[in-house]
Amino acid sequence: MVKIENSKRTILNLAESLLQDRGFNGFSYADIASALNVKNAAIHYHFPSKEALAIAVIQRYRERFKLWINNARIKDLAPQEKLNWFFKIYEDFRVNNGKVCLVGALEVEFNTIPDGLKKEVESLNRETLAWLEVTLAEGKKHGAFQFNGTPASKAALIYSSVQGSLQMARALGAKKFREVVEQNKMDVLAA
Amino acid sequence: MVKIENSKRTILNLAESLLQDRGFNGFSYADIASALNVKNAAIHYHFPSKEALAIAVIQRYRERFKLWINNARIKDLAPQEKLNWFFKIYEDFRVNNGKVCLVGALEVEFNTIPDGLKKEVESLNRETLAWLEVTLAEGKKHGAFQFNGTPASKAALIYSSVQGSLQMARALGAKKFREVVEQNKMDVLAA
DNA sequence: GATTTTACTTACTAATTAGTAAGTTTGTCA
DNA sequence: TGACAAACTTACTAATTAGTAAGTAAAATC
Repeated sequence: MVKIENSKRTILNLAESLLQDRGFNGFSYADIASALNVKNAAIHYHFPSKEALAIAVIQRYRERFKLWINNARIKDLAPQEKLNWFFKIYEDFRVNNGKVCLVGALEVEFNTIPDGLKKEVESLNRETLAWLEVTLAEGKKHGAFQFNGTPASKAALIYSSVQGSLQMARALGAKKFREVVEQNKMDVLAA
Repeated sequence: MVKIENSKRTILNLAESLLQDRGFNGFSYADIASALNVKNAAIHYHFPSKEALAIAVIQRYRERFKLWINNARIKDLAPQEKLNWFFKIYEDFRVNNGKVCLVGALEVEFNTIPDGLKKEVESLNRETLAWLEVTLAEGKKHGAFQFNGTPASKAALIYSSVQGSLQMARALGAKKFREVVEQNKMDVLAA
């Protein structure tokens, strides 16, 4: 028994990283197994199917996001700082070897992924959007933000541009991502 | 000799559609062959490798875009109408069975695609961005558009949000895409 | 100290993948 | 009429894929 310490978590970490790096169709059990120096079947022992593995990754991410936004360290922040924290999540993805948002990656492959996974992606997308919407509404109410349109559609614009620019940064460099973040701030911050 | 009329073009059409639908790793030669009722090898006869096929798809798309923007029907349009035409391209993708932008799709899979294809994606991305930038600058100069920041960063925001929202529409429906387009217009059109 | 459980390995399968080589049929052109 | 090229098919290969079944060694539990 060779045993990786905390195999399940290690596998989830690797799978999350691979999903953000190469997409669902871009990695295999062999990638994970070889990285952990175990055999393919060892991964199947912990996660019977690729669908189950990817679902577990998204569920863990959803839990994490939920914990973050309900934690006082973020909950009690001013709207502008909340937004900064949000952008920082993706800035960290970018710095971390050009990773992309899980939601965007899986939506590109949406027509090829299992149904259970689709539902998880949809949930994560809705939850992220909901938080952004509330944050924008709050900031507008308090005079920190200024924008036309509903908080919902502004949230959709911001989130989709972050997803898109993370992808764009793959071909055009990290600068493009940061440009989009700065433009978003400019477009929403009250003068 | 069964022969498809204009095989090369028919294959390119199908490959483009499959790329937008399922991504580079999400389709195979068998998908194209079976749709055209020919054997796999027939596709290899026209395009020796998957890389060559995908490159040809992007190159054709680039040519098409170049023709459009240099055509008087679009070149002579007012900036607002140019922007509407631009959004319309992607609205048509969306209507056409939830297709996604080629650039976004291939950038999600960027770390898994051949180098020659990466270069094509980068070129298409740059060319699209360049046209948008010029259009935004022109509109701002003529007073049709109003926005903070450079035309370049505003172009990056708009393009990445279109890409992102096209993907988002997969999980959340076409409404999300249209919401983002409308928000973009609101954020750029002079009151 | 014996038994059971956990975390694997070994050894597979069946399907799918991109790609190739050698033929075959049809149309074109000298 | 004969040569040749275009557009295929047949028949492969070698690699990779997700997934399974049966066995094994170590650790935990009784």
